[in-house]
Amino acid sequence: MEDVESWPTGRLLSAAARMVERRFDRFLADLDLTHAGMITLHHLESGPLSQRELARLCRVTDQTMSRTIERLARTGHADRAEDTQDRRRTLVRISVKGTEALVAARAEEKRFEKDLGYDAIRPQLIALIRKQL
Amino acid sequence: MEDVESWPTGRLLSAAARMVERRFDRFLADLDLTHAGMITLHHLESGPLSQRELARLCRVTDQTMSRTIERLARTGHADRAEDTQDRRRTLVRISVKGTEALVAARAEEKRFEKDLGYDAIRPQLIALIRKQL
DNA sequence: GGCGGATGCTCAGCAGGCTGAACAATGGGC
DNA sequence: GCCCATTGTTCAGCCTGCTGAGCATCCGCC
Repeated sequence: MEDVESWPTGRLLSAAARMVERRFDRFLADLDLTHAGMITLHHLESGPLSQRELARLCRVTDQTMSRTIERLARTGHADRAEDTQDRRRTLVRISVKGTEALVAARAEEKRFEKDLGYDAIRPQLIALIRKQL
Repeated sequence: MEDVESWPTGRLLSAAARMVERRFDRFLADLDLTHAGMITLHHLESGPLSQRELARLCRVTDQTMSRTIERLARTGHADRAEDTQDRRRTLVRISVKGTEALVAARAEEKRFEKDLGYDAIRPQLIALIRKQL
């Protein structure tokens, strides 16, 4: 009925990503969290980081990260502190609420991956990302 | 250096999709076209369609499609016509400029896929999309 | 003929990508 | 010590997702 077969690979990728993300967001909404926020919290787990460092790790621009953090701060999942060494810099820290949400989200993510069983794609996706277009 | 290996599959998918899309957008910008626009034009090739039908085929909401078409009309890649049968409906048609852009974009897409050679992912992506979460 | 639900589209508002530009703080070189 | 390039963040603006609401048209049924 729909010629998914004939879609170019780029479109298949976006469609699949959007589908999975949309599905997962339904759960995250209960935690007052978004996909982008969850990824950011993940990187904050092992200690405070500057926004730039976070952006690099999450693979988004500084500007996008700025807004994501603004949202995390608003919802109380993280907070910002001035870096006393370098006053240009902001240190972002995960909060208790943030840690709890992250744990819950990760558990759900595990269940989700198990249910879907799409592990077979992983190696190819990793290889693709490593190509660093 | 970056533990891509440990990312959950959902994140791998989004990251890969964004990477490919960003790369392809660099080319599309020269055609005054976007990824969403190109997909829409693709479905218009075989004849005019209503916005709702287009949205279904492109797998986006009616609202998103409304804006995409607005943009395509603004750039002259498509135009809207009233459906005389049903005045609620708008018939969207691809223009000559649209057809030309589509042909060019598709050619580039082919080259791109060849260069990257990520065909191996296709079957799994198709299977995933078919699951219709 | 007229009412009410279904259908097709748009508006408003939020989130998250991106680019380009502005702005403050830092720090190296003269 | 001062100037200027670099660095870290933010603002503005655009595009594309989404949801929730609103509005016009259509159509079936009484």
